[in-house]
Amino acid sequence: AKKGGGKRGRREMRRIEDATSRQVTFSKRRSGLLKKAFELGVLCDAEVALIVFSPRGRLYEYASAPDLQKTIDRYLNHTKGTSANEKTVEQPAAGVQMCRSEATALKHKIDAIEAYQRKLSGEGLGSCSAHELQELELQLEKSLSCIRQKKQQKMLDKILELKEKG
Amino acid sequence: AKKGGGKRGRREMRRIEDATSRQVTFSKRRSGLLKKAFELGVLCDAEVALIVFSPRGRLYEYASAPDLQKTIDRYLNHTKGTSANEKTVEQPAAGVQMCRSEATALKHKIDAIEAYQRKLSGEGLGSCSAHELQELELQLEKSLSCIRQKKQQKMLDKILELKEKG
DNA sequence: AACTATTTATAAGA
DNA sequence: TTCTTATAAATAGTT
Repeated sequence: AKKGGGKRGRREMRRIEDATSRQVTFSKRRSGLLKKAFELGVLCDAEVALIVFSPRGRLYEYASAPDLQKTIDRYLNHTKGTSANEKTVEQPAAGVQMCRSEATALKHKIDAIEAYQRKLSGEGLGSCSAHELQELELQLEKSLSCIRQKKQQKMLDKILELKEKG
Repeated sequence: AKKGGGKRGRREMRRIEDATSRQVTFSKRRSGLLKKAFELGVLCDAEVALIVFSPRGRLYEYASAPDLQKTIDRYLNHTKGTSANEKTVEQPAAGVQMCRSEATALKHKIDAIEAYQRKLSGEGLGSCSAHELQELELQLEKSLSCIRQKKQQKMLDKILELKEKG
């Protein structure tokens, strides 16, 4: 995996000492890993779940299933049967877990909606394909048309109102 | 000099239909993903956990921590504390209640976001004041401007790319 | 499993 | 953080 060569693109496989460099590498590799996880799920129809905690304790997660909790549950069920040292399965917490799973799903839904809203607001377009940009443009033109029509109607209403008065 | 100008190294980002090919790709990419996860953990001193189920239900896992369960626990504790992050040993009933109110709050948030998004899409404008309509129009004009700029940039990029090739 | 042509990821630098 | 570029890695299709 490593040979001598250029100065770039090679890195000793041990903890990066420089904090700034470590942070930058973390950010880049984290997004790379997320992408790879996504691709494995799509291409191979696999269920993938990924949890990453940064050194400073920040959480990043990905799940090909609608809910990471679902994959965790599947994992726990799977290991429950095969593991020699069975963990105590927390039955009392089942209700909390189900509820938490719902909350997680809702959060993901919010993330998705907000991402689209940013695009409708002209931000975060970097990840858009040409086709997506085209779709957005059409949608926005339609929206503008509706709004202008509504404005015009409001104005007409006001004019009529004034005419009646005087 | 080039030998054989095949179309290697490129793949449509959707489920691979051929079962053999899908299996091979799964095996290759799974090990690639595992390696990346390992490297992120080592280089950046991060805590990484990865769960993969093959289409046939076989489990593959990786954890930088000594125990995947540890990372799952940390994940559960972390997501739990989004609205209240006290270290109280929670009682099941209280936990469910807290979780429910969180879910309710999230649903309300979703309602609000979706209402605004409908307006941005030119729907549900009946309740808008003249001033609100004006704000929406300005926002949409700004969005359109951003998107057209992005489109133009994409086209220029493509032209440059074609020039380099031909 | 091993072999390469290509595509991706990414380390530095700006 | 984002962009650019040189280089290392990953990997799709073959053998």
